[in-house]
Amino acid sequence: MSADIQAPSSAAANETLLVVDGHSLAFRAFFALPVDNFSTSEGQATNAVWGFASMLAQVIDTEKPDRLGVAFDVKGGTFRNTMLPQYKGTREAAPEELLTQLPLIQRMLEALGVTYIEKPGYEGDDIIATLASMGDRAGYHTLVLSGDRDAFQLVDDNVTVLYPGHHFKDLKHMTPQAIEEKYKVTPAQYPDLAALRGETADNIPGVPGVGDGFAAKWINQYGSLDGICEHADEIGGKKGEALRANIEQVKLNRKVNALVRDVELGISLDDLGFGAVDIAKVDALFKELEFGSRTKARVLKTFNTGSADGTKSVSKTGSATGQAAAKESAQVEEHDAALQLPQIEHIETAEQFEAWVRKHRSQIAVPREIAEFEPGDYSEQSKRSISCGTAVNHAWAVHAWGDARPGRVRTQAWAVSAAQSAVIVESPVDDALKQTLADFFTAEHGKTIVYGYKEMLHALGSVGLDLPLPMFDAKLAGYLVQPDFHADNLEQAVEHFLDIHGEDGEQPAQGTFDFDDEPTDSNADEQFAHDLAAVQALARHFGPTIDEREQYWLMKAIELPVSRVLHDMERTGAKVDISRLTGMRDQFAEDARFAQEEAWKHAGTEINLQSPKQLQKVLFEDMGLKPTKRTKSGSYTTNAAALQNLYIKSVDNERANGFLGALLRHRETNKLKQIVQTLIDSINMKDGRIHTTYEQTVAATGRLSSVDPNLQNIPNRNAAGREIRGVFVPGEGYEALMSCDYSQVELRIMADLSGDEALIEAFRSGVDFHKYVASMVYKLPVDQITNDQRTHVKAMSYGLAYGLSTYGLAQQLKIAPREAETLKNRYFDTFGKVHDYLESLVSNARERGYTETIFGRRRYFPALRSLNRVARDAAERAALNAPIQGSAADIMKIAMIRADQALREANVRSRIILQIHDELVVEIAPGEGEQVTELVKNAMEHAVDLAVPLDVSCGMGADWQLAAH
DNA sequence: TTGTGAACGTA
DNA sequence: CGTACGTTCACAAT
Repeated sequence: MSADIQAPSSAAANETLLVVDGHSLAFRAFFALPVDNFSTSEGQATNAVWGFASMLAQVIDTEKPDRLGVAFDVKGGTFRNTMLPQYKGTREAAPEELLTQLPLIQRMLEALGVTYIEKPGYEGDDIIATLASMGDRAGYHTLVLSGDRDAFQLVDDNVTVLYPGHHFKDLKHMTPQAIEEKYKVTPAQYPDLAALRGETADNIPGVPGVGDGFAAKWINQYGSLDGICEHADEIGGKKGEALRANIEQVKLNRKVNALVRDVELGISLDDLGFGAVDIAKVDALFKELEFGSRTKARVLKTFNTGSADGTKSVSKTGSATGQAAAKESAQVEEHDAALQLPQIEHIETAEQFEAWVRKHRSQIAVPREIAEFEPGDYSEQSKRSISCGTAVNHAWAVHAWGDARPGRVRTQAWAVSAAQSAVIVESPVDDALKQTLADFFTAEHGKTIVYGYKEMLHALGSVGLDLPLPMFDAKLAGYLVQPDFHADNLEQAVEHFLDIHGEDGEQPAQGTFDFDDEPTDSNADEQFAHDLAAVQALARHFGPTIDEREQYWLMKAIELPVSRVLHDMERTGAKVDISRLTGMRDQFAEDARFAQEEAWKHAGTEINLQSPKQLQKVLFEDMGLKPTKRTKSGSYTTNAAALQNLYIKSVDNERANGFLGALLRHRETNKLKQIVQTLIDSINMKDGRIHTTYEQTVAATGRLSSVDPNLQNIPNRNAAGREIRGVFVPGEGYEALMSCDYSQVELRIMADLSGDEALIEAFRSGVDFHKYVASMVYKLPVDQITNDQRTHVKAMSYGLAYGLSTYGLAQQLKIAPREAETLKNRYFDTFGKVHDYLESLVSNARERGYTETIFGRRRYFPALRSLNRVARDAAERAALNAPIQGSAADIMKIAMIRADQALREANVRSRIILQIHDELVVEIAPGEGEQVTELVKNAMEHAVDLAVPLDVSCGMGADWQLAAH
């Protein structure tokens, strides 16, 4: 094989050598691409790696070089530092996020078979200069890809520098003509010019006040820097003076910016061929970097074939291996770019289904560690020990198509799939098949993967089937792995996590099939196959990550069981008193209309009170009121707080005062009217109940959210709004509603996690918590604490977990910032460990890249290392809050599972119907009140064992408002 | 018709 | 210049 190789060093006419300045390209990529969009789920920045790969691939595709080498700087100084100690001082201070990417770039190059060169004591530039000289001598046309202008001195008829422009992707071809045009000097003179001007990027000062223009003028006048130095005395003016003052610096600059062209590299150009691509290494690295298959395919295409089909030398170099590699990459590309679709069969009978199962069941595995798991085991050991292992690769996939909205559920079809074959069952089915399926789900649920267990339960439930806890839910897994990302449907999840994109812009709807359409069109089978393959591929994708992070317990013991509880709550819904609701709607509407009339009367025009823009005009232009705050887009805010301030200040201005009062009343009543109307619109007329949908994979902290309608934001803070809670009533066959809520969970979590003895004592004392804390902060007996002191301390306590600033605290309490500062200091003096704990949360997050709840739920914060202060500060507050809010969410989820289980085991009819973050609402069947209160309270109080007791207060009443306590 | 910002409800 | 959500409306862009 080697006998065929032509030594190109002797006869390289028309061949191209590409030399890359590795550091410079990495820098360019890093600053050109937003680091936030290019980070792995573990917080490793990848923007420079991605940019490097895509840039290099682009250049290779365009220029089709025959030889390629990449030069890097080596850590530690060079001869230049000895001469000029501050040399590249700014570069040395490169962001951590970039420095960590350099080894990754080198690994990538290695995997792609690209030679990279480092030489201690020299810079990449010197290596480049040397390679360019070697190329020149061997008759190559040399391209130097570099964002460092020092490289311009290398340019001649055979050497072109590719210099990135403003946009990372546009490269300027710096030929001798281009340099002369831009700088008015020859490439050989360029270092003289640079020495005079200086180079901020390298921390090199030039002559103050002298830029490219003056430097070029002098060079052209005196021929060179030496000439300028000789005639320095003749140059007049301020700039001449500056030159003389800095002449030693300039001479030094010139020594430093001269590139060394004869570094002993120990390699020849023959070593710079395109080597063999190591597919396994590329796979491993790109997986680690979470690059999608599209990126991989793009890069592999270039490195396997790009040069091979465009050039002579490489196609000659081992044609056998080259083609094999190209072929393999094509396979990789094809394999990854599309899912492995199972064969689809439609079945109608129990016998067909049983036959299919018999044929495929040998492919299904269940690993030992899953078999050992006891649901409901919350011990530390259980948390760590269970894993899904490789079972995700050998599981049944179950999926359904239809509308999973509670109260409107309809199922069109569902399917069971093994790796390569799936059976589709269309609704309706006969009893025998239904029974067979029910038996199958009962027996096989632990070997089943799904995408969205809750939705699956709705789908199967609508045809009378159940699926007990599956082994794995790919939707929940995606949420655990990357809680900040939310895919609206399966298709988007596939695109995001697997980087597989739909073909021909075909975007079939997921989850919410339109049932009015034909039940099955010609594409349906393909769609079924695609979705099933997607579920399996996603599960395979997430399994190892979930295990590595020891999060399988979270899925199996918390998220999946909670999905079941939520499904039941959604299906049950909450009964509302419709006539009371419409009565309230009419009343609020009338109040709003009245307020509107009055506002119009004062304003003199019938403006739209709901238009902030029109309000701004009336308030701040027509009435000439003084605006207080601005919105983030710069206009003057008209929010309630601002209007309230204006209202107070405008007592002398009757017109403005009247208008503001009416406007505030309109705001409030109209808002309430709207809330009530939304509730009315969402009543299911079949049962007179409202069926919200709980989103289990939306809130990044681990909380639930509620949509369609949102029942987690029903007013509770003032009396008028709270009335709305009164419309939620027990349904037929039930006699009361009970509400149980946690008192100060988040503070209790902080007490436990910080281990602060004072705060723990405050909770154990049993007296009014905020009063007790105030007495500790102000060092006064409890009975001497004023209402103000209690309020201030309470606000401080709650603000803690949000990263509240003294400014914000002052604003909220309407006290002076200095006073807030004092309060904060006294508070932290009293609860020192809380302070330390909160700081440790942020610093740990910065180090590890993520925060963790007490049950191991993670949230990643790449922005903690952001260079943008606003973004970084925001990330710090979120990182402070996430483990606290998240742990509270975990605790409530466990409480829900326990409460639900307790109610079942007690065989009562009472049932949980609502969850509002720290509150559960239970519909109470006749005679069960006392028992159920005890069961639910107990479940909530003992969800987890903390250093402080969990306090739960419960109340019961004829409606939700009356159940308050 | 679709997307965005302001506002405001909850924990 | 306090975290986490969802919904509504106006308004601009399409």
